[in-house]
Amino acid sequence: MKNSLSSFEESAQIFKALAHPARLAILEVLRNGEECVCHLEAILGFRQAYLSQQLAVLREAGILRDRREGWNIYYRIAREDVLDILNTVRSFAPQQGEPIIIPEPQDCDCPKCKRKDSPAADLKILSIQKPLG
Amino acid sequence: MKNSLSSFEESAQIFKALAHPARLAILEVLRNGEECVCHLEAILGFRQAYLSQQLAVLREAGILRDRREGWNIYYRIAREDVLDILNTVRSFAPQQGEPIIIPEPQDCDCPKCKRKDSPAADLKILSIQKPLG
DNA sequence: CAATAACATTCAACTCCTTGAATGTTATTG
DNA sequence: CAATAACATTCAAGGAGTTGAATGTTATTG
Repeated sequence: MKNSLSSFEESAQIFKALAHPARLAILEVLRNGEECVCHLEAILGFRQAYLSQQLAVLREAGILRDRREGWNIYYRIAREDVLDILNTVRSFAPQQGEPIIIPEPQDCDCPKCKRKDSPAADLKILSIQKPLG
Repeated sequence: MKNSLSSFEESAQIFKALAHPARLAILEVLRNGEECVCHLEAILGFRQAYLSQQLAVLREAGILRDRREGWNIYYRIAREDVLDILNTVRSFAPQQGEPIIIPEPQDCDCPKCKRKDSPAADLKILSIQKPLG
C-alpha cells in the first residue's frame, strides 16, 4: 500500500492549501459569495500582493475560481463541499462557540461597495459595464 | 479581522496534520476500527519509527486516540467526522473512481491477526490478557 | 530484576512553505 | 498609445515540516 501512496497525494494537496490561517480567513469571507481582491484587502487588512499569493494557492488547488470583470477580479468558492469541511473542522476546536464576525470593509472602492454606499452611483457604473451573463 | 487570525489557527493545525499522504493512508486503514502499530506496519510497509512519528502528529492534533493493551498500543480515529472530510476531499480528485484497497497484512503477529489465522490460539491469548472493559 | 517485545522520542540534514520587496501583467481611460 | 487601476508573479531570506538513524520508554516474561 506504501507503493500506492501517490493516490493520497491529491488529497494531501487540498489539505495543504487549507492549512493556513490567512487562507481560511479568505474562505470565510467568500462564504457568502464572490468578492474582488480589493474587497478582501479592505476586510482582511492584508497587503495586495500577499493576498494574491494566498489566492493563487487556493486557486491552483481548485478550491477557488476567479472571474474578471473590467479592472476587478472576483474570487468565489469553486466547491461548496469545502464549506462543510470548514464547519466540521471548526467544530473540533475546544471553544467553538465564538462566531466568526466579518467586519464591514473600510476603504473599499469596488463596484459592490459603491453600490451599498450610493445606489445611484452604482447604477451609473453598472450601466457602463458589460452584463453579468 | 487580520487581528483575529488566531481563531483560524486551530483549524489550520488540523489541516496541517491531514496534509500528508502517509498520514492519510494511516487514517484509511483505521477507517474500519482500531489497529495496533505493528499491524499498520505490516499493511503500509513503513518503518516502525516512521509510523510512530506520523501517528504522533495525528494524535497531537486530536485526530487519533491510543489505547494500550499489554505490549500493543491500538490507535483509533477519535472523531468520526474526519472520515466525512476524507470522503469529500477525495471526491474532489479528477479520477475519484478508483477504490482504496487495503491489503491483508503479511507478517503481523498482533493478537488481532493471530485470531484470524488460528482462532484457538487467539482464545488462549484472550484468556491471558485482562478484559477490554 | 535482567531480557525482550512493542512503541516512542530525539536529533540533524534536508526539503518545502512563508512572506516582504520588487517587478510584471491586463484592461481601461483619456 | 501613454497613464493608471487592479491584480499577479518572481525572488530570496527565514522558518517550518520531513525523515533516516540512533536511542529511550514501558509493559511483560522468565
